[in-house]
Amino acid sequence: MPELPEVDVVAQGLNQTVKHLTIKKVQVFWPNMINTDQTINNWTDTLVGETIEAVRRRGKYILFELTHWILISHLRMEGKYLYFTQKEVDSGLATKAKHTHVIFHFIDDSQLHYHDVRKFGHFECIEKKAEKHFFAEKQIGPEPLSETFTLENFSDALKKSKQKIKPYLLSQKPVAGLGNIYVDESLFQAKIHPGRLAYCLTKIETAHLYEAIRDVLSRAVLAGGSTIRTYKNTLGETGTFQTQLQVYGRQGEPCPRCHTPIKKIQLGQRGTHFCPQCQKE
DNA sequence: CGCAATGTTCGAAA
DNA sequence: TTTTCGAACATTGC
Repeated sequence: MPELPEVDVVAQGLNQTVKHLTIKKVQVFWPNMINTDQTINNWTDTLVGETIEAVRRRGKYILFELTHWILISHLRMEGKYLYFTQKEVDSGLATKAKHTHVIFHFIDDSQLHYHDVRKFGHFECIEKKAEKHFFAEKQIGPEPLSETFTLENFSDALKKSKQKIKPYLLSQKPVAGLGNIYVDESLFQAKIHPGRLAYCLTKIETAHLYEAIRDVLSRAVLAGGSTIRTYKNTLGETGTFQTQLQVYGRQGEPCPRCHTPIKKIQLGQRGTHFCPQCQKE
């Protein structure tokens, strides 16, 4: 589920749900998903007594701003949060599900459950002053919907890469937050073949791609993200953008622009959807 | 039954 | 040395 628009919706939802709550206890059922620099005991001890001051997003990462630390959460492929009020907990609704791997208990006896079928998600606690360094080290690019993402720096980044444009965009280096769905959609909107080499894009193509990324992502955020598979009771999974997808998952269907059948290929080990007519190699 | 699945990281290869 | 590529992580569903 989660690329930038979906993570944004989840972070916003959490910000409205768990802000100002103080952590009483943390249970970890799958220690592998906690960063390995800390022991689990250290990690949970760090969190107990901390109050969530705000929740926000950077790229596809969720940042819980605590009293003294920042808790960073990445949902990877299928991570989800479920919040249970004290009443729901009391009525037995908050029992640990098969794929619940972390439970945050708050002092008002409400709970936040982290659920992840594939156990790919990841948690890490960092010092507040280390936030910038954390993202710089991972080479996470600028936020596509903020003024830090300019055509100039995007163009400079593309010039430096000999990778194909799609894998390069997925690397998060030129811009943060794009995943498989929104990369395919952005490249379609910009009429650029996903296998084109990044440094070979013309100035005008780069500008089209820049605009397409911003347009696709902002429209997806407005639509509440895409819900590709249907799960119930999941914070932030009410998105409707899947109905606006032009090429993703539409292989064989006519291109919305020229009616040529949409093609699906493997590119950089990912399913890749495009229109062979509109997006020439 | 085999393969693909919305992401990132690590080590190997170029 | 630096950048790019491919496997791995764990599980489910088509």
